[in-house]
Amino acid sequence: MDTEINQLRTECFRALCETAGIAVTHQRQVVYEELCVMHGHPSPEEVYGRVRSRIPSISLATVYKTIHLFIESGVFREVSLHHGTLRVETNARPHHHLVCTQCKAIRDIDAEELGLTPAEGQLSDGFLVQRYAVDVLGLCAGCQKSAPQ
Amino acid sequence: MDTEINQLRTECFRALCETAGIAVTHQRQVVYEELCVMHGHPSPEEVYGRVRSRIPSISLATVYKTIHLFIESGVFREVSLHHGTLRVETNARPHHHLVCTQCKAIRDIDAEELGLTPAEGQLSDGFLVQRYAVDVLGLCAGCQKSAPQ
DNA sequence: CTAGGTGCAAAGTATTTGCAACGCT
DNA sequence: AGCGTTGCAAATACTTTGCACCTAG
Repeated sequence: MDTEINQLRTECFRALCETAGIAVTHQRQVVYEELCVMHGHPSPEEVYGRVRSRIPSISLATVYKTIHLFIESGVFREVSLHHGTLRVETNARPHHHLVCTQCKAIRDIDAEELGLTPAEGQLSDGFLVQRYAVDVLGLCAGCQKSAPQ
Repeated sequence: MDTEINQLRTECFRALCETAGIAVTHQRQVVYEELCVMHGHPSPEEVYGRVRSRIPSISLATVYKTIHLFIESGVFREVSLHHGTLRVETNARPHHHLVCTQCKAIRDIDAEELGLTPAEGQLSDGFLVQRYAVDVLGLCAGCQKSAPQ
C-alpha cells in the first residue's frame, strides 16, 4: 500500500506550498506526487501522461504551468538551464560555463582557471569518459546587487 | 583589414570539409566564418541574421542544416546536449550526469561517487558559486559495442 | 554529368497565452 | 467574496521536411 507514503507526501507538499506562498490544488498535488515517483528526467508530456490517468480532465497547459511553478519555487530543478534553443559553442578552447541562475547569462571560464581535472578513462559501469562539461551555477555580480536576498 | 585572416579561414575550412567528406559551398563557408567571429553562444537565428547580410538569399533552413552538419562533423559543438525539451530533475540527491554522446541517454551518478569536489565561494570576477552541475560526456557500454570505432 | 546542396513553403513539435469558469483560503 | 488557478483553444516559437532547381567536383 502506498497510502501511507502518499499521506506523508501530502503533508510535505502542503508545507512546501505554504513556504512558497502558493495555493494547494488537487492538480498540483497530483503532479507533485507523480514527479516524486518518476525516475530519470521526465518531459512535460510524460508527466501529463501519468497525471491524466488520475485526473483525466487535466490539460497539458496546467502541467506546464505547474512544472514551471515548481522550478521557480525550488521544489524541483530542471536538468539543463540552457535547454531552450540550439546554441553553438564558438569558443574552441577547453572551458566551462558560469551560469547565472537569476538572469540565465552564460559566461565562459577557462578549464584550467576553474582548476578541475577529473579522472579520465573508464567508469565502473563501463561508461567511457570523453570529456567533462561543467556548469558552475550561481549569481553573477550584477544579480547579487539587484537581488541582495 | 580582415582579408588575410579570412583567407586563412578559407584554407582551414577547405581542409576541414575535406576531412569530413562534405562539399565546400559559399553558404557553408560564410556560416563558418561568421561563427568564428561571433562570441558567446549564438542561436541559429542570430547566425542567420549575420549571414544574411552577406548572402541575402540564404534561408534559415540552410543555416539549421549547416549548423547541424558542423556539429556532426565536430567542427563546432553545441552548448548543451540536452536542450531539446524541458526535463524535470526528480532525483533529490546531489548527483551529476553521465551523458552518452551517441544515444543521448542520461544516467545519474552520485556526486561523491564521481569524486569531484571543487572549491566553493566567490570567483575572481565576483561570481558567487552556488553549486556545480557536471555532465560527464562519453559512450555508454551499449554504444561502445555497437559503434566500436 | 550527377550526387549532393539550396531555397521555399508547408508541416511538425514544443511551449505559451487569453479568457471564461471554477475553487482555495 | 475575491484572487489565484484551471481548461480550452488559439497563438507563438523553434525546427524539420519535401521538393524543384542549382552547383561543386
